[in-house]
Amino acid sequence: MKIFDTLSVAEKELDISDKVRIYLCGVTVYDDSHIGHARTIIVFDTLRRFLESQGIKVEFIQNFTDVDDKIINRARAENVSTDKISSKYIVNYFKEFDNLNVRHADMYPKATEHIGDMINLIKVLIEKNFAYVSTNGVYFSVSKFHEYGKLSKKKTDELVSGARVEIDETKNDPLDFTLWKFANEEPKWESPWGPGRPGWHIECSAMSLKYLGSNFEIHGGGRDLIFPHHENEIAQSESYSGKNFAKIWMHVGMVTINGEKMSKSLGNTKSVDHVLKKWGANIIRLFCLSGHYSKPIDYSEDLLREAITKWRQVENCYYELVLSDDGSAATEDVKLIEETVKETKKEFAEALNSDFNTPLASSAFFKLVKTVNQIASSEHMVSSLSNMILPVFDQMLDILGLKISQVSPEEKIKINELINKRNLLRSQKNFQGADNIRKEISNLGIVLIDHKKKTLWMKQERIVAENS
RNA sequence: GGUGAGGUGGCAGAGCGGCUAUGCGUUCGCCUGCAAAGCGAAUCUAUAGGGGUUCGAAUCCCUUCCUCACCUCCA
Repeated sequence: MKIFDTLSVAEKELDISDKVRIYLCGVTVYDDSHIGHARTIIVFDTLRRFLESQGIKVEFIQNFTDVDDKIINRARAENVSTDKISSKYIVNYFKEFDNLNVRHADMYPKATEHIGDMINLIKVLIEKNFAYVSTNGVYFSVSKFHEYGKLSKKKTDELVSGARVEIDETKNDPLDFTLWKFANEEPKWESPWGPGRPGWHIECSAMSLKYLGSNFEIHGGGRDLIFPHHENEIAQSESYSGKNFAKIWMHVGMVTINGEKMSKSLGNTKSVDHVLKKWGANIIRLFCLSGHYSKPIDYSEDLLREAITKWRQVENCYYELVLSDDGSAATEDVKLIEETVKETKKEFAEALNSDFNTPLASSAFFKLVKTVNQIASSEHMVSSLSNMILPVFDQMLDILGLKISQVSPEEKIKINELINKRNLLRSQKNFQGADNIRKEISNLGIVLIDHKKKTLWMKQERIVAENS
């Protein structure tokens, strides 16, 4: 599989000789997550699902930043402990992302549980003369790391002249960044240099080095983390280990709204909670995967509505497959299906293997859906065909992280009873009665499909936004 | 100002030297008792502008214009 690497500015072959180790920069738990966070996490969740579907072992780690000025500010504003804030938003995180059908990472390390690792790392950096102690804290000396800027393609002298760098008298160089910040108020930890708390960047270096080693396969995050966060991580980690850090740097594009980046500071966010209630996980996932991961994607209700239309086709397809009658198929249909299944599988995998092209992969998937619906519409769908399709269909659905609404066995019995009753009324030309039953069934979330020879049903996911 | 990514039909979105995906939308039709869902057909004669290179360019080169992101915390 090839993935575009931000560092080398080229597609790079993913090393799958052993397991694929992935470190994803997670969220800072000080507020609700929004769909921008969701996109990045969904992309990596889908990547992980795809790799595993290919029989590749994946070790996937995603951190929580649970010590940070934003958390502290929030805690002060609400007059509670920082711990209370971070644990609240971690609980929320899992609630929301479980609902988004995001599989759990192998580990969710927290910054506060790795203070010792960070201190050790900083110690080595000081010993190696890459860091120094000042009156405010411990700083990384950017000028000592000669490759600084290699990820973000920034020149250090240009960075200095860029006026936005904070002037701080206690630093040797304006570009130097904090490894350890002295503090006398909570949250604080003891360190060889004095009580305080870690800087943001050192967290991810410490945790990724600890769990994935000094040279792992993929380090990911949103594009906005390239500078300074990932640049600084590289400086710290490579100065510490003397080795190259991540083999591939994979960055996910921003979610925009009206063409503008969605962010807390601009106040134009759509929270995961909100979009989940309104659109549901399947629509959100389809939306997030509808564009190439590296490009920005614009949040719009029209596009989400389009995703609903597609999702309805998938549901239709699924129930046509699952409820097909026994029977043997015409040889031409068998041939067509054999061919389509083979092609779809190939196209799907090829698209994802080529820099994780999810829009291309999903178009392959929708071609399969279309073919199934074509055959179903000509009343040729039988179990011998659907049995050929279902395994592939299910697998692709699973890779995309989509889930079809199911019905219980009891509901199934009830649905079939009602259908039989309705068909009897129809044969008696009691259409009023038949329509009443149809209404009753639709209240169960079931839509009827009248074919020539039989009546099929499908469970439709309830999507709040659809009727508004 | 610097750096990076882009500008493809009404919209979304692939393709990245020759065969112009795919989906949504719109219109009409089929199916139906009527619907719904689905299917079919039609429609849109798309590659930001201008130069080149080439037998041939959306795809390569030059140039102009425009958009976004990063350069401060940010997924």
